[in-house]
Amino acid sequence: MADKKQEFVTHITPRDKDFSQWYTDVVTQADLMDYTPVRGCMALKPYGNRIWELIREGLDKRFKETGHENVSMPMLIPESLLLKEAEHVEGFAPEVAWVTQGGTEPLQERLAVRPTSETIFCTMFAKWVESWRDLPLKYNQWCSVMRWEKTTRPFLRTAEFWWQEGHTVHATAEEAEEETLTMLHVYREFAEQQLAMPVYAGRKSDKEKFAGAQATYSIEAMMQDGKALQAGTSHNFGTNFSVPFGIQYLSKEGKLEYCHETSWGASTRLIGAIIMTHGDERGLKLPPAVAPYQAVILPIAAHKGGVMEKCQEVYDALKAAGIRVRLDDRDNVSPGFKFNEWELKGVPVRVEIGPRDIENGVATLMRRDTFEKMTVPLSELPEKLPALLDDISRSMYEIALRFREEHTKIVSNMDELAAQVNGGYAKAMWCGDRACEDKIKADTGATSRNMPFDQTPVGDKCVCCGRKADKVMYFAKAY
RNA sequence: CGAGGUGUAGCGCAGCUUGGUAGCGCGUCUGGUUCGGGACCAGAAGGUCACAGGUUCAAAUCCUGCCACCUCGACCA
Repeated sequence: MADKKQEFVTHITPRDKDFSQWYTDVVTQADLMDYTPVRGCMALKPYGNRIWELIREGLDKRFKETGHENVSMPMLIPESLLLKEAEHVEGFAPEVAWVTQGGTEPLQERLAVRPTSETIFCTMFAKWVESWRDLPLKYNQWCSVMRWEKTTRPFLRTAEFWWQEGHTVHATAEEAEEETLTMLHVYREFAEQQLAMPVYAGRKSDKEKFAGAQATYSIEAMMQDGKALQAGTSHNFGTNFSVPFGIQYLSKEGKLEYCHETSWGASTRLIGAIIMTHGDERGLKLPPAVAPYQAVILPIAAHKGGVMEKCQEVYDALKAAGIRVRLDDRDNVSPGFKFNEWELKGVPVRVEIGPRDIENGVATLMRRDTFEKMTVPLSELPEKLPALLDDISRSMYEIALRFREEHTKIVSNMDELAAQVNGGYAKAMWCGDRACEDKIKADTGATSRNMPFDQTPVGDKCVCCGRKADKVMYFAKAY
């Protein structure tokens, strides 16, 4: 067979050969982040930071639509506050970083660098809530938190990470539960619609719930190696925090009542989820809603008369149509190089404009998700591109959904479960016993992910102990 | 955090066993010719050998520590 010129050259490790190495290669080569001198802490570079900004904008809009306001809290928490809720301390103590000195003087009480802000929010809520008229308080903050993790990986688990944490205070248990579920569904919709990422939404087991929560709900995504990634959590605290922190209100009837609280969070981990849900052999594949550039215009034979002018014209038109567009006018790299680079960076649509196109009054488009090429009249671009972006988003979701369905199986015994969690989710009946969860973890490496809201039984015996079981649970190895 | 592996120019690597002037390919910069899938020619620059100690007349090379990445465990968003 004659030598064929390779259609593309990649410098990233093949995805199917070594998924972890592929992930690291994509993260660094797509220029999302860089390592820093601080152990486990990353620097977000402009391209990665822009993705985070777009995630933030998308979520923040939904938070505001559901009646939340943003606040900003201190990053340091006095130790005495952290100690107030026993389960909470126990859960977070091993991974807290401490400030013990101010200037040259040792501090009387050491200060925790926030690993999460329940305790400081609760302290302030105790000051801010007096009457039923003050409720509900529905607050959120965008910030970074620090957890002294033993093993770190860019975006998936870093010592410092950026996130949002919502904290709300309600008069009744019902309102708190409603808020918890509302925010879980905000995350689910955002993941599905903006990130083209299907998720399993459900309730965590007692073992896996947040330290101090009464109930924790999560959305769980499936990565292309079949592992689970928790992409967002929503907690109902009941009165677990309001009692130790003394958050009470005087009811209409004049009775002093404890408040019911929630908290919910999503982090820069979502970027890791995007990479591992959609990425392919050529690198990143960004959902249009969070792509820093939704389309990139590549001039072909840019030195020839009229090409750059036409590209600029198209750029202006697309920009005016509200599309995030970039004109790559670098003259020191070839078009082929640019093709590969923007594919690596995951730009959803490539718009090629060369002398041949201009002659025909068209642009040559290529969509990143399917590599399908098409020719579109220049005048129709501003109108057609948004529809194309929608289609790309939908198609990416469908492919991810199909992958997830193909890698989710109902299992009824431990052998089946062990085999299934090697590259996917196992859906199984579970008796509810902690001992079975522990045994599944020990024997297969999988953890319980969550119990879907649809609890239609898929059997009647516990996958582990064989006793009568009435809980439907997803199990998977998790990041 | 436990076991194993890797770290040398922006990237990929050789050199290390047996200490003795820092190498190669790609990339970068300048100029010119190119431009529809990682262009070509000519010239040039670029490295306290991850970092910190130690041994030695002399350390990329030997010793200790530490950081980061990869694999497998433990732990966690």
